[in-house]
Amino acid sequence: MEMDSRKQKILEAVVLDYIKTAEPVGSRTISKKYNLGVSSATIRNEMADLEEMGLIEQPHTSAGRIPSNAGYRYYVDYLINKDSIKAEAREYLAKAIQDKSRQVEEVVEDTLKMLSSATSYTSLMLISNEGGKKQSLQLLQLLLVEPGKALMVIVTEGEKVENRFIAIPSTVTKEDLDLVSLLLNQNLKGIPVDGWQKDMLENIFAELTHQRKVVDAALEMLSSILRREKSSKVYLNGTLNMLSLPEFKDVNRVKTILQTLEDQEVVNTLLEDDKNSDIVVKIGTENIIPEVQDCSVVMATYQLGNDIIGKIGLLGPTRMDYSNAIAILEALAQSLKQKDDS
Amino acid sequence: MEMDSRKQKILEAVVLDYIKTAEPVGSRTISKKYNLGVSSATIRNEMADLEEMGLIEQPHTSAGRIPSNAGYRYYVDYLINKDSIKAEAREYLAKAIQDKSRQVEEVVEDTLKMLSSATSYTSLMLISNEGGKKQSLQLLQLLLVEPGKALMVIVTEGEKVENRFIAIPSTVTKEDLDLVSLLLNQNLKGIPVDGWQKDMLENIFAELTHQRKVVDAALEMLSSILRREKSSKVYLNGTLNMLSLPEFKDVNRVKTILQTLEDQEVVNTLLEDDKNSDIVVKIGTENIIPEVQDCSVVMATYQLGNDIIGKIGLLGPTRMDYSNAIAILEALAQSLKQKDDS
DNA sequence: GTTAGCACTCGTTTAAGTTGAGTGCTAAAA
DNA sequence: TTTTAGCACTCAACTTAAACGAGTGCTAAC
Repeated sequence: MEMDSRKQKILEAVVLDYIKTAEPVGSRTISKKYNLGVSSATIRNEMADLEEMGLIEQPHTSAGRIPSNAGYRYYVDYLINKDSIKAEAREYLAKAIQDKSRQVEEVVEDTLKMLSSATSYTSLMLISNEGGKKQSLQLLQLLLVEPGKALMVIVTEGEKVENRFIAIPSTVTKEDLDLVSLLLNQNLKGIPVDGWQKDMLENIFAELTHQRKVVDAALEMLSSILRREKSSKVYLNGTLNMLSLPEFKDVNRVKTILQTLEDQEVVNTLLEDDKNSDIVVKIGTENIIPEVQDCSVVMATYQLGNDIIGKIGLLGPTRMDYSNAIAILEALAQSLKQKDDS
Repeated sequence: MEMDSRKQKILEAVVLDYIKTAEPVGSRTISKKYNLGVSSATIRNEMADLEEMGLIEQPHTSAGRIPSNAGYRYYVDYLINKDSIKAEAREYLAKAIQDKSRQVEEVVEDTLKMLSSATSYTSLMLISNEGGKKQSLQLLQLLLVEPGKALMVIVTEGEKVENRFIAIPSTVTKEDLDLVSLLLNQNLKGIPVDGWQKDMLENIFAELTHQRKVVDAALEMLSSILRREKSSKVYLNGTLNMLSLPEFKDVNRVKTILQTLEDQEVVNTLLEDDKNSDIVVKIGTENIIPEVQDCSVVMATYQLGNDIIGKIGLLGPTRMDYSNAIAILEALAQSLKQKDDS
């Protein structure tokens, strides 16, 4: 069976109407709302064909049709009407992101908040730290907060900042800490944690025998932090939006999904992807995680600043507004890139 | 009408059974499960009395009784059986909290996670920064990350750490930054942000005319951070637990409550309290926030470390297990206090 | 004061009937 | 050959009615 232009129009009508109403779409509805110039009987015939092709399906005999996963896929691949988002929205996005001084976390939180409020879906963001140099040290400094207590500040190459308090002998002075900081920096800067050589560490200890305790504590934390940095971090926003959608009126279903999303590992897997294209759409069972196989995910790869690369995505029902979701994610990825250029 | 011991026992039975089953409790159920040595007819008579006293009520004529808010209140005030939590649980709590090196945020997150998983309610924590000195500066240090880019590290008296990147002229050296840090520290340490005098600032600017740009940027951020610190911060955990309870099977209700809890201000108000006692229980309409007036909140005042004081609480249905909630919060407050002593 | 007994209430469950949106098929019209 | 009107048929959703049963209040006997 071939796909002709009329079939395409009917499929599009089914998808669009179902996206809007969440109700199965009947032939009469289509003939009335979308004037294709043919009667409902004709549309019925075409719909029977579309069903045979696996693009739409009937929940039960006497109901209208809803798009199948394959139907959505066809729509996304061939029919989608890439409406660009309004200029003002784009500008708003861009502006909110530009503020240089803020830390990654804040930018992320704000971005996600915008995203989920603009789409009313759940927004996900993955900050991945896989590309080599991010796990290494850019700057380390020990600061004396009060006698016996120091603050260790660590900046990674990914420009993430971490802080730890450490207990130190109360005789240790600011100068001692500066010395330790200097030495740790000299020896470890730029070297990934798994590349630390035994002789480097021995070197440090040798030069700082009388600050051994401090160095010891610092090294241990440092390595645990850098090691942890290896795994990507996941951010979420707008999970409650789900509760407004009719497909999630069943509490248990929502609960399952939300619990699933609480697991960083899972979200990680969810946003992982083989393809290299800018925007990726995963529809229903195309998702690997079973719990969200009646959801769809639209995601974009983004670049923030010089080093940070990750995914940002939207999770919604399979009946999600793909056109809008894609447009807004495209604009967002662009804005994030511009932050890089600035 | 007087409250005698038999009425008390019956009230207790109603409360306990309703807490367990979430179903109205009938006279026959009580006579069978809680052997009071009287028949159901007698219990029926007593229940009629309890209803007249406003302690229990009937959802409808042919149903059993459920405790009224006043009934829970009576139970909590006079009948509660303060079972202490198991020693192992207490120990686990204590141990998880002891780790000195961690930052406040992590301790809080972990504590809340324990709390909500132990009770299956939603746990709330308020870190309040009202007591004077917390808004002031303990330590400030500017670190040179790379030419043209500095990291500002700020430790407040409340031992919270904040980081900001700031752009600086690329000619500024590490020594310049040290000098600026030193001066800012000297002049501003320990002084609340609203106590900053004009002449102090002028002083700083005068001494550092050629680093004016850096000082300017630093001061601005510093004051914005300290000002922000003023307001208390709220943490939440286990909100999804709510979805398992039969009283929250209605999605809209859950949504309303969860959205309400997303507002920090609101949670702040919720946990605010006049009384000074260790544990405070607010039942249903005793809460000020209308959206949670069919919930109860049990909360404790805690002290963490030397300076941080706040509230930690559990939010559940009015039918919540007060005995357990109170016990676990008491143990927790104690553990947090011990961390202080250690 | 306590209890057995019984009529009564009222939400819940079950069954049966009704409705209506939507289909597939057929036969006529274009 | 394609399109359309017409019609019988299907089936979830809604409506109504009946049966059920948990629980009560009251009365009269213990």
